[in-house]
Amino acid sequence: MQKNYSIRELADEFDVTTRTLRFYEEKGLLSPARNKQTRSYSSADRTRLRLILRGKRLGLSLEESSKIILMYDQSESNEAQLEALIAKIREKRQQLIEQQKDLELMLLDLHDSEQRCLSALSNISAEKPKAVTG
Amino acid sequence: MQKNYSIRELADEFDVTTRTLRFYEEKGLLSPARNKQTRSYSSADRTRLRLILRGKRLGLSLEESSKIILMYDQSESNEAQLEALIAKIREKRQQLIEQQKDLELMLLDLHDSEQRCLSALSNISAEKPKAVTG
DNA sequence: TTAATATATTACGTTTACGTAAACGTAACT
DNA sequence: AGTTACGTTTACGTAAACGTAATATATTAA
Repeated sequence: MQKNYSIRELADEFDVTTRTLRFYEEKGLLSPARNKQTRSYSSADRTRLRLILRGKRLGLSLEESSKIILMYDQSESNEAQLEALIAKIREKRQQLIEQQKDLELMLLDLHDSEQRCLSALSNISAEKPKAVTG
Repeated sequence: MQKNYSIRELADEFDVTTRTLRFYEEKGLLSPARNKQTRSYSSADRTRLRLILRGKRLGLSLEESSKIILMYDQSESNEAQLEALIAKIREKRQQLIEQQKDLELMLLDLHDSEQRCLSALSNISAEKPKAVTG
């Protein structure tokens, strides 16, 4: 038996607003079941939300995340569809690998900045020594 | 002697519109020199643009990129400022490292999807063999 | 039973990051 | 002088991703 989540439970868990969850539904990214009127999110919905938010953190638009999630799901396809899907997957992977490089470059830049700050700091403390050990 | 770039040269090189460059200037992200009225971009401006666009690819807002670029520049600061700056740098690095993890997770997911597609494909070709070697 | 709490729908507002169009200046051809 | 090409400013438009009421309904606590 799978647990179900209220809109608030899910919103609190992922630190988004209920408006956000309704918006994602409106855009077709989520489609929770309903109890009478109230939304009831399955753990599958929860997983999709996690993927959406991960995509967001990586700078993907909701539409892009939506497409990627469709890639995860779609297994019931014919040969041509599957091959197109594989091509899309590989293209997306290439983009992500490019992004990895960007990320590493930015980390390197930040490292340089930090080092410059640290050496600037040590220069300052060399000029105005406040405490000297020994 | 440093080379200078017209707005169009820079736009073409980085595949953005001139509107984008003017917009970045309006937001204080770039501040090219002027020849009479015309903008003239130095290689420092060019570098800044590269950083801005890299930030964009990583999902940073222009404001965030702006702050990070300020981190790169600022060496003329007092002790307190430098320490605050180092703290910011380390915080940003943590965020980037989290992002690296997200990226790797998404790559793993894509790999899984690809494998499922491939095995679905091989099932299809097992059902309908078109050509058999040997 | 009344009041508070949670959820729902509807709809207009807001921010970011530009797009697009108008109207004009300037320099170089022809 | 006319046109072409590139640049400028000003200003309204737009898509994405929600925020923020306002209003209605329904369940729950006192």
